[in-house]
Amino acid sequence: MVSITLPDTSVRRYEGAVTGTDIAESISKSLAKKAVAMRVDGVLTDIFEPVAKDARVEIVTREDADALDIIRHDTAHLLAQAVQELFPGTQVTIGPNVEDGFFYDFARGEPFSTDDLAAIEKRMAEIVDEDRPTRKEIWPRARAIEHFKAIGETYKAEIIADLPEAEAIRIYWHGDWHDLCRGPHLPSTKHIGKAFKLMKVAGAYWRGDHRNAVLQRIYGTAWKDEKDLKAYLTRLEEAEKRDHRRLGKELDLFHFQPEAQGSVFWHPNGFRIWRALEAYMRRRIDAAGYEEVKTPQLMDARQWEQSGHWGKYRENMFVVPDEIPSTEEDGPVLSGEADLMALKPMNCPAHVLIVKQGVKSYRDLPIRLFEHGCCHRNEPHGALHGLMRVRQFTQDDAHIFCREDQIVDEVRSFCRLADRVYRDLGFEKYAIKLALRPENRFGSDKDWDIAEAELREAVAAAGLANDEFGWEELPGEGAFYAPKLEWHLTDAIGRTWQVGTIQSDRVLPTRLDASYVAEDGARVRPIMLHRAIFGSYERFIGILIEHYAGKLPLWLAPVQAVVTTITSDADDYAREVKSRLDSVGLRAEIDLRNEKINYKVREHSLAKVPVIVVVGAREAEERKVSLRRLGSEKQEIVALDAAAAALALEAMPPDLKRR
RNA sequence: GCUGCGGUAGCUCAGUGGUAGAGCACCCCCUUGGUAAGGGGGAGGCCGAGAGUUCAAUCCUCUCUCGCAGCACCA
Repeated sequence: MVSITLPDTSVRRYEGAVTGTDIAESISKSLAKKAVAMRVDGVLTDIFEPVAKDARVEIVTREDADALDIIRHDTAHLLAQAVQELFPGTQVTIGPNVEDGFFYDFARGEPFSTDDLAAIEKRMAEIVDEDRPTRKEIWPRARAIEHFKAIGETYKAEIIADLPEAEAIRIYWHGDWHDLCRGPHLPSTKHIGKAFKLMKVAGAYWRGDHRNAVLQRIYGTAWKDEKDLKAYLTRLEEAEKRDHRRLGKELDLFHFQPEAQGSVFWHPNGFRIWRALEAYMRRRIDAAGYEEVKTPQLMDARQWEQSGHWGKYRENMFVVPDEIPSTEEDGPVLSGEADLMALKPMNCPAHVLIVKQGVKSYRDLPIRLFEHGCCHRNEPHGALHGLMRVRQFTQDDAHIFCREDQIVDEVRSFCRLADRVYRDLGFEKYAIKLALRPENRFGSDKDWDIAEAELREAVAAAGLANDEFGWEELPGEGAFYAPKLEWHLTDAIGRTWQVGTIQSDRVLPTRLDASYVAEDGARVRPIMLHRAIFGSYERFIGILIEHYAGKLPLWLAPVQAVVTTITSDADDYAREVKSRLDSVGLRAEIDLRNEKINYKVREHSLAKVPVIVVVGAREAEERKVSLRRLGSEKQEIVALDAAAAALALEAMPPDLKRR
């Protein structure tokens, strides 16, 4: 006898071992139909697996959150089946789930084309209709390796050989096709349904290592029903509409061109956003006790050698010979050996050099040096991506040089500052993570122990090391000289962006020989906290554009208001209104073109101008304005003086408004 | 950097082995219209660069370059 306890605590008894399907059927026909898997004593298992001893069993249906993962993984198997049937000789490798879908990597000489994808999708649907049953077998490791080698699946054989000894080798069959898999799987291919779609093909390295062979990766998405699939595809379209590269063009914010690939040409509109942010950040930094500095773009290569960057990042630095070129007909030619200089890829060493000027006392600490530091990194071509990854960027960078006993306080107040800034900019939700020591690093293990512990302690002290803030530790993700606290913002459509950071560093002060005089007269190394809130202006503006889908809040909008006329009779009054708005500090423009008001309203709405100020003969007569807000069809008739005052107040940056 | 796909007017995109087209934008004219496109006309292109195949290349082939997607990288 086997006793099965159901979630409602009722107990059912069976003659012997029962499968989840049996249990579901004994409860109700409709449940059996919807059942895709089960949880046995909390462990997710195949529904067709027999339960031989007393257990708690929960039937998992398509509606269950876990079911989606199973559906997706089954779809990955389905994809592999279809591919191997259509393209014999193609080897399977791995096919895990990813966010919103799955991929499967195949080893095949020829890449898949877009046409192939359509054919594969069609075959997948046919296999679903064939309703191939699933079954599971456990094989001895040696036999499994032997078998996969024999059928030419060398990658699979390699995967099995690398599995931990203790792990059972599970082979899943879907009809005649089989694959190594941890499972669980749906009872048959019919259960997968047809709410799936193949999205794209791409190359990917075997085991993620660029020295290995390139595999053909096919990405797909799968959902529990058509409705969810459609909603997902709509979401993708929405995300594309807010792509900052597209909006940058549409709103005339910036452009890129081959003559300076990876570097931004900021147009007047785009740079207005930058200036508003920069002014805001300066006020925040001033109030938080930082001193702003400016350091050289070029420094001698020896300086970068000493800091450790030369050895590690030379490839990604722009190196410049320190010699006057002799010009020939073909253009500038450099001759002979020259001392090398490099464009700074970061500001840290320069800030240490400032601190090293003169003798610093423990009384001087903490020293907080801030710089809007313009840095260059020669990023790989394939890494460049709009404003998000560029070769020239400006950081809101600062280094806090402090004593051991000041670290926790400094990190805590940084947490507060970052929180303030992110909220001011409209990000209500963010996560904080701690990136721990990487494999390749400088400094002693003891120092790393201390540095990691301090950051952990500071975040805990700030009350942020919890689930609300997505607290998590990421082994191996730290910088080569320090562990990092990372701030990950969640944007309006749920994507996350790593922006802010603070790092506790003992390596650079040592390598660059910084010190201060302690109370007892001894020379002591300061701790160096590297920190940024935006990360880079370029990337942060890109994130803002996408977060707001181009509809920036009034204080950041490049053009805050456009004054426009119904007929040319109101031109003089419109000019007066415009200069009135100018005088209260608004970024206003005027549009006196001989076009219908409908046309002008449409155009400025598309340009995402927050406020359209319409004036006609009536307004001119009464010294009023008609205000129309972006996204609203309502009009508000207000006296000019009142409108100017109200808009000026509304357009104040958040830090000034609250005072 | 790797794999794949692209580059045609300022923008979005059609198109063809016999040196090009649309819509929007731009310029001019008419229109003075109360809140998301009024009408007419005009100008605008070395079809990314170089080489090859061909009587002939924007179109086919190769190389380069830039862009896009993914991978790898990201101090």
